[in-house]
Amino acid sequence: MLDAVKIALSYALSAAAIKRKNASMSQRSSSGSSGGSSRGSRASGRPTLAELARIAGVSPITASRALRGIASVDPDLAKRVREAAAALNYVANPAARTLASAHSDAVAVLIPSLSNLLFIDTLEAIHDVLMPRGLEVLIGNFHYSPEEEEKLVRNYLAYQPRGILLTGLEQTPATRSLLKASGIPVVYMMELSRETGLHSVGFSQEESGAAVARHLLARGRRHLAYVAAQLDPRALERGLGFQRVLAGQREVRPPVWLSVPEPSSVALGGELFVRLLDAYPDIDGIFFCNDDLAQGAIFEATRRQIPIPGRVAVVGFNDLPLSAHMAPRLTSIRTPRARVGEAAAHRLVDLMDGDCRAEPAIDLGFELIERESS
Amino acid sequence: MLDAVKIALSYALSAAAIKRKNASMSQRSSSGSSGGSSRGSRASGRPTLAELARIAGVSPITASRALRGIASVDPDLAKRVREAAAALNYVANPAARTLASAHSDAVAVLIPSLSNLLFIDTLEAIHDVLMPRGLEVLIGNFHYSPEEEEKLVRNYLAYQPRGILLTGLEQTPATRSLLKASGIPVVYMMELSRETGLHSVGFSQEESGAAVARHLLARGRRHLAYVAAQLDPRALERGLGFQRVLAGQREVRPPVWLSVPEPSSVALGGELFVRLLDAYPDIDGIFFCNDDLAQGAIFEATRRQIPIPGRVAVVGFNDLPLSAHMAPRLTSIRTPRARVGEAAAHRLVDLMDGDCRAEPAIDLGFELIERESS
DNA sequence: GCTTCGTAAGATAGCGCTGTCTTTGATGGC
DNA sequence: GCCATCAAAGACAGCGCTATCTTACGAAGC
Repeated sequence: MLDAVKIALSYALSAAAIKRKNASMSQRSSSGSSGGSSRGSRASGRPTLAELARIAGVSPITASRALRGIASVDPDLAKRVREAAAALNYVANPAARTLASAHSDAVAVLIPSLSNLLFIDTLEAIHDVLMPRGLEVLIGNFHYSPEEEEKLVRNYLAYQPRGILLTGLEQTPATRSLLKASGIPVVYMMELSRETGLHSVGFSQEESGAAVARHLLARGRRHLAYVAAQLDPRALERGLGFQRVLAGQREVRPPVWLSVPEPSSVALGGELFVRLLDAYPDIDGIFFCNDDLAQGAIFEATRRQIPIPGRVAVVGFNDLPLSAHMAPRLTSIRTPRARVGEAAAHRLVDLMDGDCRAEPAIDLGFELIERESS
Repeated sequence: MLDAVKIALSYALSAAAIKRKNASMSQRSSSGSSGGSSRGSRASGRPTLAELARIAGVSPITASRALRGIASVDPDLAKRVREAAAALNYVANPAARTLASAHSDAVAVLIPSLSNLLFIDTLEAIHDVLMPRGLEVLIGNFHYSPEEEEKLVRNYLAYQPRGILLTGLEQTPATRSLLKASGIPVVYMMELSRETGLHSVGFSQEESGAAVARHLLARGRRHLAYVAAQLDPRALERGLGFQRVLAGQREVRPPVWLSVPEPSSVALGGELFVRLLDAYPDIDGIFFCNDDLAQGAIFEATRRQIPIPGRVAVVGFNDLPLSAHMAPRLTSIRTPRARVGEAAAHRLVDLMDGDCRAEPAIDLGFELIERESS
C-alpha cells in the first residue's frame, strides 16, 4: 500500500492529468459544447481557461494562477501552462476576469484636448509606462469641460479601472466625490496640489508665468501683454503669475490682458497679434499662453515687417518642436510634458501597489529657453 | 377565484414588485451581503441591475431590456426603469455585459503613431462618430510595426470588440487570418484596397505622389528628389507615384531618392535638405513625404539664404496647420485625414449593423495646395 | 365558449474567469 | 513513529449581466 502511494506520487502529475481529463470529459458530455444541453451555445469561439487547463493537465484554477504569475504554483506546472497557452494562442477573456475579480487591468486617462500636441506627448509617455505592465489605457477627452469630465469619470468607473489619471485640478465636486467613493487611486497631472491626500505631478503654472514676466523685464520691456486662447485654467494661472510680477514693479503698468475662448491655433495667434498692436501700439513685449499663438504672431510680423524682437518681444509656452527653428527663433517655456506623463504613471503604479509613502506633489519644474524672439 | 385573479392582474405591477421584493430579500438573507453566506462578499459596491429592477418594481431582465431600448418593453415600465436608473446613478457593468452577450461595446482603432499630428485628426473624427453611439474607442499604437500590430490585434480581439479600424494594408498574414476568423467587421483607413470583401476608406497615395511630380514638372523643374523619413509604407507609395510620372518624361532623370528610418521631424528635414543639396547641387525641386520635413528644409534654407523656390522648389505632404503660414508658404498635398476617420467610422457602424451593400472602397481624394514654396 | 395564436414579462442558466475555503500531501519536532 | 504545521492544488461558488426558453395573458377565429 505504501509503495503504491509512493509510485502514485512520483507520477502525480500525469495521474492528475488523466483523472482531470476524464472528469472534464464526462462534464462536457452533460453540458458542454458537444451537445448535452438543450440550450444553444453562447460560447465566444475562443479557447477558454478550462480548455487550456485540460491540455496542460492541471485544474483551471492552477492554470489561472500560473498565467497570473502567482508564486505558489509549481514552476514545472507553470511552464506547462504557459506552453499550452502559447500553443493555443490563449488570451484570457478580460471581461470574465474583470467580472470575477471586481477590477480590470485598465487605467483611465482624461485629457482636455486631443488636438493639442502637448497632451499627446504626455499620453505617449503614459502608454510607455503602463502598457509594458499589462495595463490597458482608456483615453477620455473632456474638451476642457468639467461637466464632460464628470460624465467620463462616471462612465469609466463602471469599467472598474485600477487607477485614474486626471489633467488639472478643476474637477466638479461630484467628480471628486465619485472618485473618493470609488477608492481607486488617482493622480493629477500638470498642476500641483497642496491638498493632503491628492497626488499630483506637474509644475507651478503660476511660477512659469512669473518667470516670463521677469525675463521680459530684464530685457528692458515695460509695456507688456498677455494673450491666451481656449479657456484653459492653467493658462489663466500663468497669466496671474505674469501679472503678479509686473504688479510689483514701479513704472510698469499692469499687462494688457487679451483672452479669447476659441481653440489655440497659428492663425489665431496672427490675428490676435495684429489686433493687439493696433489697439496698443506701444506694447513692446507679449507673452502668448501657447507656442502656436506665438508662432502665428511671428509669421504675421514677418509678413508685415514688424521687427521682432526690435519693436516687440515675443515669448511662447511649451516649446513646441518648431519653435527652435523659426526665424526669429522663439523664446519659450519648455514644459516637462512627457516627464509629467511618465512620473504620473509611475506614481499611479506605486499607488496601485499600495505604496503611498512618497510625497504627494512632484514638481518637475520648467525651463525658460531664451532665443531670438525676445 | 376568477375575481381574485382579475384584481391581482389590475394591480399586476405593484403585486409583482412586492413579490419580487420578498424574493430578493429572502435571497439576500441566505447569500447576500447582509451576511448569511459563509464566503466573503466580492461585490463591487456599485448598484446592480437587480437592485435597479427591485426599485423600479420589475424583473431584472425587463430592466435590462428597458435600458437597452428593446422595443417589446411597455413604455411605462421602461420609463420607470430609466427613472430609477437616474436616481441610483446606475451604470451597467460593461464586463458583465460583455461576458453575457459575448461582445463588448468597444471599437479598436490601430494607428502607427501617436506623435504624428496626422493620425490625431483622424482619431478625433473617429471619436466624434463613435462616442455618441455609446461605443468605446480602444486606441492601439503599433509604431509602424506589423508584428506589433499583430500583437495588438490578438490582444484586442480578447475584448470582443464590435469592430476594428486599421491603418494601412500592411498587416501580417496572421493578423489577416485572426481578423477573418473573428468575423468582426474591419475597415482599413488611408489606403484603398481593390481586394473584394475589404472595406477601405482613403485616397490613392500613389496618385498623390504623381500629382506632386506633375506639379513640379509644370513649374519647369527637371532635377527632382524625393525625401522620406520613417519607414512608412504610404510614403513609399507616394514616392513610387512620383517616380512613375518622372520616368515617363524625356530629359528628366529619375529622382534622387533619400529615405531614412528615423521618425519624421522638423530638425531632420533641415538636415536632409542640406545633405541633399551638398551631394546634388543641381537639384531644383524636392518632394518631402511629410510637411514637418519640408518645414525644416524651408527654415534651414532661410537661415542659409538659399532662395525658395528660386533655387529649389519644395513640396510637402499633409498640409499641416503651419504650412500655410511659413515664409515662403509651403506647397503641400492636403489630405482628408479627419474625413477619413469620419467615413471609416461610419462605414464600420454600417457594417456592425449588418449593412454591407455600399461599395467597399471609398476614395476621398486629395488636393494639391499650390503656394509660394514651388 | 373554446382553442389557437401572438406578445410582453419572467424564470433559468450560463458567459469565463477568480476569491475563498477545503483538501491533500510534505515537513519538522517530539 | 505520531501529530501539529505549512504549502500547493483543487472544489466551489458567484461576479452582474443577457440569450433563450417558458409562462401568462389578451385577441382573434371558429
